[in-house]
Amino acid sequence: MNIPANLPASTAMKSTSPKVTIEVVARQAGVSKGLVSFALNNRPGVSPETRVRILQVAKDLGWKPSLRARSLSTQRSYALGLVIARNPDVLASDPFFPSFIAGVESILAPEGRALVLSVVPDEETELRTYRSLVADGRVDGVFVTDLRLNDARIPLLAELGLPAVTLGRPDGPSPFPAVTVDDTPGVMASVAHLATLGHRRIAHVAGSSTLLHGLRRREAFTAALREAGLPEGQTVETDFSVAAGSDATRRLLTQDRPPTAIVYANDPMAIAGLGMAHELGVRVPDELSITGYDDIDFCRYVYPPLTTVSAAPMVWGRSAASTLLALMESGSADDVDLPAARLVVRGSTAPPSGK
Amino acid sequence: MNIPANLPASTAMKSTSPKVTIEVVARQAGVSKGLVSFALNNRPGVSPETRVRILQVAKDLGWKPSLRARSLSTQRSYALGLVIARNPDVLASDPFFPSFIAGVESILAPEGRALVLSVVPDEETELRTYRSLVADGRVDGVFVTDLRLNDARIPLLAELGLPAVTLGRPDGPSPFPAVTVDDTPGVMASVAHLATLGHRRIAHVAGSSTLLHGLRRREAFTAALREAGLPEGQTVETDFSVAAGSDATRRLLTQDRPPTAIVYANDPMAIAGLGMAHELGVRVPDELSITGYDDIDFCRYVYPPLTTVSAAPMVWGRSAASTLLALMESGSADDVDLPAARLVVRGSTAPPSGK
DNA sequence: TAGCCTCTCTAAACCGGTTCAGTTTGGGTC
DNA sequence: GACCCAAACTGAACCGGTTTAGAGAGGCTA
Repeated sequence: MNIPANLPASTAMKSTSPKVTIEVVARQAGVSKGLVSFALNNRPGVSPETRVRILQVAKDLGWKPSLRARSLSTQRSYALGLVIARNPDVLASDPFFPSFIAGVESILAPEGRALVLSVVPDEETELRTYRSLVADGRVDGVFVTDLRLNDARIPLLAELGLPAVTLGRPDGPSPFPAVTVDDTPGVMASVAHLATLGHRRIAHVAGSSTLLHGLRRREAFTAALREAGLPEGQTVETDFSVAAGSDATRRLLTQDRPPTAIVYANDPMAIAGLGMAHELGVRVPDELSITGYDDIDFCRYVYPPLTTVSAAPMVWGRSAASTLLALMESGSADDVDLPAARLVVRGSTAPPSGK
Repeated sequence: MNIPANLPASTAMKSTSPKVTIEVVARQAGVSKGLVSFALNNRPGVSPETRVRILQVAKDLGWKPSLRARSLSTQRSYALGLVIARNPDVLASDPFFPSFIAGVESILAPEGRALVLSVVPDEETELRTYRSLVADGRVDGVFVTDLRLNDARIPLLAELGLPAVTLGRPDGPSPFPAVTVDDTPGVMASVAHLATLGHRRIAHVAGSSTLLHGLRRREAFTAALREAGLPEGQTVETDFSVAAGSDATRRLLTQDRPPTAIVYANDPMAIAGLGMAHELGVRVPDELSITGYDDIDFCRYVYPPLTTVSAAPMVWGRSAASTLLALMESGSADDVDLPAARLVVRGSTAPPSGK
């Protein structure tokens, strides 16, 4: 009843790949662990020849330092975090994040950094999530998106000592670098475009004004009207969702003197508005002009194609990632101002009808 | 020129929060590190009273075991991975992932697990990414989405020994549990619905047939036509993108005898198709009926609202996450078949016009 | 030739947990 | 009272890196 006595043989077979650690490399190169570590992280104190020899041995053995071990001793995780607190509906219809993340990844991957993503239902959970990301040491830094008025995350992250980059400039003081795309010119251009076409009753379907970009776009809208010498326009505040965009549009169009043009704070709402106009028998662009914001893929393919403001979330992602890495590297990083989004004129805008 | 001699005092002030490790807890509770570890992971070999005392001390001291240290000794990361290889355009217009991820998170977060996300541009990078996630020990398991014909990821993950869950059943053998939503009934129902309305020339704008769900929907379409006793229908293969959906629609509608109904393999393409129909002056649903697949938020708000098949990516995410956790826990998990997606009839389908 | 400095390198501690071999304690059996 | 055994617990090794104090060797100065 002998258990195979030759078991060791099979074990021996595996001896081609016993885990190769820094210890093995050191022994093989005839030096100490510490020196291998020095050579790897090219720090001074290793003679050139020895350094070359160590690196060669490491390469020959196919050694990759263990991220886990390194994490424990350096107290860093080599990962960055993104916490998204959004109503699932809004999140789903807004292509901002997929593109933004693709941009972020394009920078992180070559650096061997990973992205830890959290999608949470509300702000309270959001703050808890940041705390636990830090407590667990899951990430070395985070992206702060969807800035809010008087954002509680700024002081929290400052308190936690977690490096961060904000997308856009917060309204209050912030110790973190901001990577910003100015919303104003795009909205201004939209309004100016409509004014030039001859519109005088222009309404705005705004996003949530607790969100800074919602607020900024709204302010830009108001300012643009003033600048164009037009009367104050109607503004309906929403939560940026498709459903809200649709409702707001119905509300605007079923009034006595409906607007001849509507400026939407994002594309999904504009597309929903387009649908609602159709439903109400209001022809676009003949009886109603519509502009969106973001230039999501759909814009080109709805009918009529949507005049909108072209943002570049992927570029934003790249820039934010670079900035965050720089911040962690050197302890400080400059604000970055990306080129403002530009108006793209398509078929959904035209001069107002005679009336 | 004395440097403040009372510096130690300020140090003393900080003594309220010197990092509390398992060592500190052990000393405070008057036991060894090992025993604290046992108590924490409630394993046998600790007397009830001692266990309670240890846990109490841990709580009083606010001790949270270090994820990093634990990772090093257990060789696990307590994180799961999701690698998405998609053309950025397709990714951006498809709300599947945001919803799916929200579902996944709702399971992972309470378990203290994190999600590591990678978005990569192509399949080659995708495979490399899986390898490096494993090499770095970033994740303990992964989700495999967008299954392809003869998917190279299955053997790779098997070889790497990384636990995985596939979304849908692969075409070849797979050692991994599959969480599946059957595409067939939804497509069948769409076709049956159109046939019942009286349509006889029904076309299909299919997704990429290298993607299993693209292929399955296409097969279901063909089978459904046969079952309804209708002649073979036209099928145009695309890459699931909005642009391709638009092109395919133009191709179909500008023929001599265009179809009276089009079944799209996903909603974004259907919405693009709707736009193209408008552009070509083809009235929907009077002259052309349209169905989509997924029931994304937009469907309800375009005009006419889109008849589509309602999938539930959030539920899928929850189920996939649970299955993956179970697999890692117990070493095996059963396949899960989620309720098939159901047809939702809205305004984009109607009996064909007289002609 | 002693003294000193610099450069290269080693040994050991450290990060903070888990795990396992082995010791102590107490109760039960004969 | 001797023996055995299980339960409770300890101490040390271990995971695989980084970091630091200090040892040795060699060159330069006086």
